[in-house]
Amino acid sequence: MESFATNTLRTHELRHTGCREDILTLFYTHKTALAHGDLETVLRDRYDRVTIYRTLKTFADKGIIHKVLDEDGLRYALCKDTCHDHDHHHDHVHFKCAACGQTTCLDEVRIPMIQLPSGYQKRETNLLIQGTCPKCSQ
Amino acid sequence: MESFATNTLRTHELRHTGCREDILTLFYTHKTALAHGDLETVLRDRYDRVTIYRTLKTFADKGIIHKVLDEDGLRYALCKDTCHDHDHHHDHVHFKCAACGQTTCLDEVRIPMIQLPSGYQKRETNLLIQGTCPKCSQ
DNA sequence: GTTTATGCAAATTCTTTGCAATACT
DNA sequence: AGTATTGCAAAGAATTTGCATAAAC
Repeated sequence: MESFATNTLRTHELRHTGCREDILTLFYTHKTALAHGDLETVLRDRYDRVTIYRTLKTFADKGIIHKVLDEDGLRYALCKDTCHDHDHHHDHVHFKCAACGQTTCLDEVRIPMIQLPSGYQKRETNLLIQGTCPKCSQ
Repeated sequence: MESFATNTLRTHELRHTGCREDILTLFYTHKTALAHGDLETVLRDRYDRVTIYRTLKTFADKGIIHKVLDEDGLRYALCKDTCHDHDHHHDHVHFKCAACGQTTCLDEVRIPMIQLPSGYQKRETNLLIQGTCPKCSQ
Protein backbone atom coordinates (compact mmCIF):
# COMPACT_ATOMS: atom_id res chain seq x y z
CA MET A 1 0.00 0.00 0.00
CA GLU A 2 1.43 3.30 -1.13
CA SER A 3 1.56 6.22 1.24
CA PHE A 4 -0.76 9.17 0.93
CA ALA A 5 2.20 11.45 0.31
CA THR A 6 3.75 9.36 -2.43
CA ASN A 7 0.44 8.92 -4.13
CA THR A 8 -0.44 12.59 -3.96
CA LEU A 9 2.92 13.67 -5.31
CA ARG A 10 2.74 11.33 -8.26
CA THR A 11 -0.82 12.31 -9.05
CA HIS A 12 0.23 15.91 -9.32
CA GLU A 13 3.51 15.18 -11.10
CA LEU A 14 5.64 16.62 -8.36
CA ARG A 15 9.05 15.30 -7.42
CA HIS A 16 9.20 13.24 -4.30
CA THR A 17 11.31 15.04 -1.72
CA GLY A 18 11.63 14.75 2.01
CA CYS A 19 10.06 18.07 2.78
CA ARG A 20 7.07 17.46 0.56
CA GLU A 21 6.52 14.03 1.97
CA ASP A 22 6.73 15.20 5.56
CA ILE A 23 4.41 18.13 5.05
CA LEU A 24 1.83 16.03 3.25
CA THR A 25 1.97 13.46 5.98
CA LEU A 26 1.49 16.13 8.62
CA PHE A 27 -1.59 17.43 6.85
CA TYR A 28 -2.87 13.91 6.48
CA THR A 29 -2.48 12.97 10.12
CA HIS A 30 -3.54 16.23 11.71
CA LYS A 31 -7.05 16.72 10.54
CA THR A 32 -6.92 20.42 11.26
CA ALA A 33 -5.66 23.37 9.27
CA LEU A 34 -1.99 24.17 9.73
CA ALA A 35 -0.13 27.45 9.54
CA HIS A 36 3.37 27.89 8.22
CA GLY A 37 4.44 28.42 11.81
CA ASP A 38 2.97 25.10 12.91
CA LEU A 39 4.97 23.28 10.29
CA GLU A 40 8.08 25.25 11.06
CA THR A 41 7.88 24.28 14.70
CA VAL A 42 7.91 20.62 13.81
CA LEU A 43 10.26 20.70 10.85
CA ARG A 44 12.67 23.48 11.66
CA ASP A 45 15.69 21.28 12.18
CA ARG A 46 15.02 19.24 9.09
CA TYR A 47 14.15 21.91 6.52
CA ASP A 48 14.66 25.58 5.98
CA ARG A 49 11.83 27.97 6.66
CA VAL A 50 11.96 29.13 3.07
CA THR A 51 11.54 25.61 1.77
CA ILE A 52 8.39 25.27 3.83
CA TYR A 53 7.03 28.48 2.33
CA ARG A 54 7.78 27.25 -1.16
CA THR A 55 6.31 23.84 -0.53
CA LEU A 56 3.07 25.34 0.72
CA LYS A 57 2.89 27.56 -2.32
CA THR A 58 3.49 24.66 -4.66
CA PHE A 59 0.81 22.57 -3.02
CA ALA A 60 -1.67 25.44 -3.06
CA ASP A 61 -0.99 26.10 -6.75
CA LYS A 62 -1.57 22.45 -7.55
CA GLY A 63 -4.80 22.33 -5.58
CA ILE A 64 -3.49 19.88 -3.02
CA ILE A 65 -4.14 22.27 -0.18
CA HIS A 66 -6.18 25.43 0.11
CA LYS A 67 -5.99 28.54 2.19
CA VAL A 68 -8.07 28.92 5.31
CA LEU A 69 -8.34 32.41 6.71
CA ASP A 70 -9.47 33.62 10.04
CA GLU A 71 -8.63 36.46 12.35
CA ASP A 72 -5.51 34.72 13.50
CA GLY A 73 -4.11 34.64 10.01
CA LEU A 74 -3.45 32.20 7.25
CA ARG A 75 -3.61 28.45 7.49
CA TYR A 76 -3.79 25.65 4.98
CA ALA A 77 -5.82 22.48 4.84
CA LEU A 78 -5.92 19.49 2.53
CA CYS A 79 -8.33 19.59 -0.33
CA LYS A 80 -10.52 16.57 -0.69
CA ASP A 81 -10.19 14.16 -3.59
CA THR A 82 -12.90 15.95 -5.48
CA CYS A 83 -10.65 18.92 -5.68
CA HIS A 84 -8.18 18.65 -8.56
CA ASP A 85 -6.43 21.22 -10.67
CA HIS A 86 -9.29 21.66 -13.05
CA ASP A 87 -12.10 20.03 -11.19
CA HIS A 88 -12.36 22.03 -8.04
CA HIS A 89 -15.30 21.93 -5.79
CA HIS A 90 -15.97 25.43 -4.85
CA ASP A 91 -17.42 25.36 -1.40
CA HIS A 92 -15.40 25.28 1.75
CA VAL A 93 -16.81 25.18 5.23
CA HIS A 94 -14.44 25.65 8.12
CA PHE A 95 -15.03 25.63 11.80
CA LYS A 96 -12.80 27.58 14.12
CA CYS A 97 -12.97 26.77 17.80
CA ALA A 98 -12.63 29.81 20.00
CA ALA A 99 -11.47 27.65 22.91
CA CYS A 100 -8.72 25.46 21.47
CA GLY A 101 -8.03 27.64 18.44
CA GLN A 102 -8.13 24.77 15.99
CA THR A 103 -9.70 25.04 12.61
CA THR A 104 -11.24 22.03 10.93
CA CYS A 105 -12.81 21.50 7.55
CA LEU A 106 -16.42 20.42 7.75
CA ASP A 107 -16.58 18.57 4.49
CA GLU A 108 -19.90 17.02 5.20
CA VAL A 109 -21.60 20.39 5.58
CA ARG A 110 -22.91 21.87 2.37
CA ILE A 111 -23.60 25.54 1.97
CA PRO A 112 -27.26 26.06 1.08
CA MET A 113 -28.16 27.94 -2.06
CA ILE A 114 -27.91 31.61 -1.46
CA GLN A 115 -29.82 34.20 -3.37
CA LEU A 116 -27.49 36.99 -4.39
CA PRO A 117 -28.59 40.47 -5.43
CA SER A 118 -28.90 40.74 -9.19
CA GLY A 119 -25.70 41.06 -11.16
CA TYR A 120 -23.54 39.13 -8.75
CA GLN A 121 -22.10 35.92 -10.17
CA LYS A 122 -20.91 33.35 -7.72
CA ARG A 123 -17.85 31.27 -8.42
CA GLU A 124 -16.76 30.06 -5.04
CA THR A 125 -18.00 30.29 -1.49
CA ASN A 126 -16.15 30.10 1.73
CA LEU A 127 -17.87 29.81 5.04
CA LEU A 128 -16.09 30.26 8.32
CA ILE A 129 -18.07 29.34 11.38
CA GLN A 130 -16.67 30.28 14.75
CA GLY A 131 -17.78 28.80 18.00
CA THR A 132 -16.95 25.84 20.19
CA CYS A 133 -15.95 22.43 18.89
CA PRO A 134 -17.22 19.12 20.29
CA LYS A 135 -14.12 18.52 22.38
CA CYS A 136 -14.26 21.93 24.01
CA SER A 137 -18.01 22.25 24.45
CA GLN A 138 -18.47 19.71 27.20
CA MET B 1 -26.47 68.14 9.55
CA GLU B 2 -23.62 66.50 11.36
CA SER B 3 -21.12 64.43 9.46
CA PHE B 4 -21.02 60.67 9.65
CA ALA B 5 -17.55 60.80 11.13
CA THR B 6 -18.40 63.28 13.86
CA ASN B 7 -21.52 61.42 14.75
CA THR B 8 -19.81 58.05 14.87
CA LEU B 9 -16.97 59.32 17.02
CA ARG B 10 -19.31 60.88 19.54
CA THR B 11 -21.50 57.80 19.69
CA HIS B 12 -18.50 55.73 20.63
CA GLU B 13 -16.97 58.31 22.93
CA LEU B 14 -13.84 58.74 20.90
CA ARG B 15 -11.96 61.97 20.54
CA HIS B 16 -12.38 63.78 17.30
CA THR B 17 -9.08 63.87 15.45
CA GLY B 18 -8.12 64.44 11.87
CA CYS B 19 -7.00 60.92 11.20
CA ARG B 20 -10.10 59.38 12.65
CA GLU B 21 -12.36 61.71 10.74
CA ASP B 22 -10.58 61.09 7.45
CA ILE B 23 -10.57 57.33 7.84
CA LEU B 24 -14.22 57.19 8.79
CA THR B 25 -15.09 59.36 5.84
CA LEU B 26 -13.12 57.13 3.52
CA PHE B 27 -14.98 54.07 4.75
CA TYR B 28 -18.25 55.92 4.40
CA THR B 29 -17.68 57.05 0.85
CA HIS B 30 -16.03 53.95 -0.50
CA LYS B 31 -18.59 51.29 0.01
CA THR B 32 -15.97 48.58 -0.21
CA ALA B 33 -13.64 47.03 2.31
CA LEU B 34 -10.32 48.80 2.73
CA ALA B 35 -6.91 47.48 3.68
CA HIS B 36 -4.37 49.34 5.73
CA GLY B 37 -2.40 49.79 2.55
CA ASP B 38 -5.32 51.42 0.77
CA LEU B 39 -5.63 53.98 3.51
CA GLU B 40 -1.91 54.52 3.65
CA THR B 41 -1.79 55.27 -0.05
CA VAL B 42 -4.31 58.05 0.37
CA LEU B 43 -3.25 59.39 3.74
CA ARG B 44 0.49 58.84 3.78
CA ASP B 45 1.46 62.48 3.67
CA ARG B 46 -1.08 63.48 6.26
CA TYR B 47 -0.64 60.80 8.90
CA ASP B 48 1.92 58.31 10.00
CA ARG B 49 1.51 54.68 9.04
CA VAL B 50 1.48 53.73 12.70
CA THR B 51 -1.37 56.08 13.43
CA ILE B 52 -3.41 54.40 10.73
CA TYR B 53 -2.74 51.01 12.30
CA ARG B 54 -3.80 52.28 15.67
CA THR B 55 -6.88 53.97 14.35
CA LEU B 56 -8.03 50.78 12.65
CA LYS B 57 -7.47 48.84 15.84
CA THR B 58 -9.43 51.37 17.87
CA PHE B 59 -12.33 51.28 15.44
CA ALA B 60 -12.34 47.49 15.33
CA ASP B 61 -12.31 47.27 19.14
CA LYS B 62 -15.24 49.65 19.33
CA GLY B 63 -17.20 47.72 16.75
CA ILE B 64 -17.19 50.56 14.24
CA ILE B 65 -15.47 48.43 11.64
CA HIS B 66 -14.87 44.70 11.33
CA LYS B 67 -12.28 42.54 9.72
CA VAL B 68 -12.82 41.09 6.29
CA LEU B 69 -10.53 38.29 5.26
CA ASP B 70 -9.82 36.87 1.87
CA GLU B 71 -6.88 35.34 0.10
CA ASP B 72 -5.35 38.72 -0.45
CA GLY B 73 -5.20 39.43 3.23
CA LEU B 74 -6.89 41.62 5.77
CA ARG B 75 -9.33 44.39 5.06
CA TYR B 76 -11.84 46.31 7.11
CA ALA B 77 -15.37 47.40 6.46
CA LEU B 78 -17.89 49.51 8.31
CA CYS B 79 -20.26 47.72 10.61
CA LYS B 80 -23.89 48.55 10.19
CA ASP B 81 -25.87 50.37 12.84
CA THR B 82 -27.08 47.11 14.27
CA CYS B 83 -23.56 46.32 15.27
CA HIS B 84 -22.61 47.99 18.56
CA ASP B 85 -20.13 47.11 21.24
CA HIS B 86 -22.42 44.71 23.01
CA ASP B 87 -25.08 44.16 20.44
CA HIS B 88 -23.23 42.65 17.56
CA HIS B 89 -24.89 40.84 14.77
CA HIS B 90 -22.85 37.82 14.11
CA ASP B 91 -23.25 37.14 10.46
CA HIS B 92 -21.21 38.75 7.78
CA VAL B 93 -21.54 38.16 4.09
CA HIS B 94 -18.87 39.56 1.81
CA PHE B 95 -18.49 39.46 -1.91
CA LYS B 96 -15.08 39.57 -3.49
CA CYS B 97 -14.90 40.34 -7.18
CA ALA B 98 -12.20 38.40 -8.99
CA ALA B 99 -12.09 40.99 -11.75
CA CYS B 100 -11.78 44.33 -9.96
CA GLY B 101 -10.57 42.88 -6.68
CA GLN B 102 -13.01 44.84 -4.59
CA THR B 103 -14.76 43.40 -1.61
CA THR B 104 -18.20 44.59 -0.59
CA CYS B 105 -20.46 43.73 2.31
CA LEU B 106 -23.75 42.22 1.25
CA ASP B 107 -25.78 43.30 4.23
CA GLU B 108 -29.06 42.35 2.69
CA VAL B 109 -28.04 38.73 2.29
CA ARG B 110 -28.68 36.52 5.28
CA ILE B 111 -26.90 33.28 5.85
CA PRO B 112 -29.41 30.42 5.93
CA MET B 113 -29.60 28.14 8.93
CA ILE B 114 -26.90 25.56 8.69
CA GLN B 115 -27.06 22.19 10.35
CA LEU B 116 -23.76 21.48 12.04
CA PRO B 117 -22.54 18.03 13.07
CA SER B 118 -23.41 17.28 16.67
CA GLY B 119 -21.29 18.93 19.30
CA TYR B 120 -20.43 22.03 17.32
CA GLN B 121 -21.75 25.25 18.77
CA LYS B 122 -22.01 28.21 16.48
CA ARG B 123 -21.26 31.68 17.69
CA GLU B 124 -20.51 33.62 14.54
CA THR B 125 -20.51 32.96 10.83
CA ASN B 126 -18.62 34.57 8.07
CA LEU B 127 -19.37 33.95 4.46
CA LEU B 128 -17.07 35.01 1.67
CA ILE B 129 -18.43 34.65 -1.81
CA GLN B 130 -16.05 35.09 -4.70
CA GLY B 131 -17.09 35.73 -8.25
CA THR B 132 -17.89 38.67 -10.45
CA CYS B 133 -19.62 41.82 -9.28
CA PRO B 134 -22.37 43.61 -11.22
CA LYS B 135 -20.01 46.22 -12.63
CA CYS B 136 -17.57 43.65 -13.94
CA SER B 137 -20.02 41.01 -15.16
CA GLN B 138 -21.36 42.83 -18.18
C1' DG C 1 22.69 14.86 -17.97
C1' DT C 2 19.02 17.89 -17.36
C1' DT C 3 15.76 19.80 -14.63
C1' DT C 4 13.84 21.00 -10.29
C1' DA C 5 14.18 21.69 -5.26
C1' DT C 6 16.80 23.15 -1.36
C1' DG C 7 19.61 26.05 1.85
C1' DC C 8 21.54 30.19 3.01
C1' DA C 9 21.88 35.12 3.00
C1' DA C 10 19.70 39.12 2.48
C1' DA C 11 16.11 42.14 1.08
C1' DT C 12 11.18 43.56 1.56
C1' DT C 13 7.04 44.08 3.62
C1' DC C 14 3.95 44.04 7.50
C1' DT C 15 2.95 45.05 12.25
C1' DT C 16 3.96 46.33 16.96
C1' DT C 17 6.13 48.95 20.88
C1' DG C 18 8.20 52.85 23.66
C1' DC C 19 8.40 57.36 24.50
C1' DA C 20 8.33 62.34 24.05
C1' DA C 21 5.60 65.96 21.89
C1' DT C 22 1.12 67.46 20.61
C1' DA C 23 -3.83 67.91 20.38
C1' DC C 24 -8.39 67.15 22.40
C1' DT C 25 -11.97 67.97 25.84
C1' DA D 1 -5.02 70.84 33.49
C1' DG D 2 -5.47 66.26 32.59
C1' DT D 3 -5.81 62.58 29.44
C1' DA D 4 -5.64 60.45 25.03
C1' DT D 5 -3.55 60.56 20.43
C1' DT D 6 0.14 61.23 17.33
C1' DG D 7 4.82 60.95 15.16
C1' DC D 8 9.15 59.12 15.03
C1' DA D 9 12.52 55.65 15.70
C1' DA D 10 13.30 51.21 16.17
C1' DA D 11 12.29 46.44 17.06
C1' DG D 12 10.18 42.26 15.71
C1' DA D 13 7.48 39.19 12.47
C1' DA D 14 6.26 37.45 8.23
C1' DT D 15 7.29 36.69 3.53
C1' DT D 16 9.96 36.95 -0.79
C1' DT D 17 14.06 36.81 -3.91
C1' DG D 18 18.69 35.48 -5.89
C1' DC D 19 21.93 32.31 -6.46
C1' DA D 20 25.02 28.38 -5.79
C1' DT D 21 24.67 23.55 -4.28
C1' DA D 22 22.38 19.28 -4.06
C1' DA D 23 18.88 16.01 -5.14
C1' DA D 24 15.39 13.89 -8.23
C1' DC D 25 14.19 11.85 -12.53
